[in-house]
Amino acid sequence: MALLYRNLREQIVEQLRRDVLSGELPAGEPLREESLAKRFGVSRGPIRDALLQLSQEGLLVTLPNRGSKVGPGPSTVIQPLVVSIRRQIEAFALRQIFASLTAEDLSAIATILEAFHTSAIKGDLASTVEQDMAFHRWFVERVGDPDLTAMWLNTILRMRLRYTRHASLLDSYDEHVAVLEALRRHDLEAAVALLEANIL
Amino acid sequence: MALLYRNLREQIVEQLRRDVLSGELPAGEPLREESLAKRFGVSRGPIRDALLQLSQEGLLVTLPNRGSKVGPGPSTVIQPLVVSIRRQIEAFALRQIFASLTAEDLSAIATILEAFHTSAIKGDLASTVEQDMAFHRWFVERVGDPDLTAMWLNTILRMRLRYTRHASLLDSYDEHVAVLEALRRHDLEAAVALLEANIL
DNA sequence: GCAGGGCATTTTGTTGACAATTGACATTCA
DNA sequence: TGAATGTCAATTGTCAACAAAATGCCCTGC
Repeated sequence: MALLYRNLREQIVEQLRRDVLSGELPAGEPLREESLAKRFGVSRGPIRDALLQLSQEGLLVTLPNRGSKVGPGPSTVIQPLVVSIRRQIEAFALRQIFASLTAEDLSAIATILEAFHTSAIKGDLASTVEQDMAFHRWFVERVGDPDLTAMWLNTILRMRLRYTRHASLLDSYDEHVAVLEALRRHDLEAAVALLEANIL
Repeated sequence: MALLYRNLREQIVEQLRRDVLSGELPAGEPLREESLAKRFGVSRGPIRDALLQLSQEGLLVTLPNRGSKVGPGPSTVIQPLVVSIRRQIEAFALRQIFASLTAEDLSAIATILEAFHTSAIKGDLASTVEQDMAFHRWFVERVGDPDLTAMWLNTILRMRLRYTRHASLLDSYDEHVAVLEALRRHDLEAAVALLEANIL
């Protein structure tokens, strides 16, 4: 490998994050530096960096001298807290940016939702999860505060996205479209309520 | 150097965290790998790991190929959000553990507060900050959920502790003692209220 | 005097080798 | 037999050298 854009650590982090969030790497799966190094075609240095970062993000658990493995996800006792915090962050972000939302912003959201729709129709879970995250991330990043983005990421990665609650991926899609429609109506409170209802 | 206990990265992280939180390293101060390596008597490897971790924690900002520097602290716009989240986490932790609090637990808290008192009397700001964190951290860690602890740390490090609001370090000490006293009275709601009032 | 381009220095990014630690298995001795 | 200990293989932790990128300086040309 060793490809496209920024430094190796970031590329590896993004790839492994996808693998964990999509479930391709199941909980408990051990991640060894040497084999990852071979898989990505790089040395162990960047791999170590990536594993450290993912551990801090809560996706992996690392024991000193004993390596990393995919974490089990959040315990049920803190789950309600995590949901509440995530709602708070995204609602805050939406209220923060609402007044300055432009037509270009709305079509940027629509573009994400189109990709969402395509993935959902194909039944591609991994891609759908990614678009779901992209949708929510858009609002947070639109605020433009790196600390806010970091806290959001730290929260959402710990809770993992759960898709069992939807009979179909398209149900999830509809929930997101409803948020966009509320924004088009300039109805902040409805948009906040719909956004919060989508987080669970 | 090359000190006492666990692996080098952790030791370096803890030392640098103290330096940043105590203000010894002011915002904007650049941190170069080579000079830190010389200061700690290790190679650049563990230093890089520590800088990466501290950047993720929000204490440093790192630009690709351009190094790390001490971050500016949270922007004023997200400050209320961060405070709210921290209150929520600590109140959650306190409610979670309240029923199972033992006499040993209470004396453990008292021990922390003694050290707090000593530092406050001496006017040692760095040490007082550390005891303040240790007090709050105790409740969170007592829950025993690593994810909760991680989220708390991620929150508190982004907000930094502000001591300008107290005329004296001892005022802060008194606020903490009040929490302990409420716990001794088995008054959960009062303890939660006092704890939340201390977070600002 | 100053704008532009290239060189040198400084700093980070990456690598491969070596050291330390762990856990499992084998061996010994009561 | 079984507990204690020694050894070994696998894995992570650390290091020092090299490569690449960015910044600042100097030099040139106008």
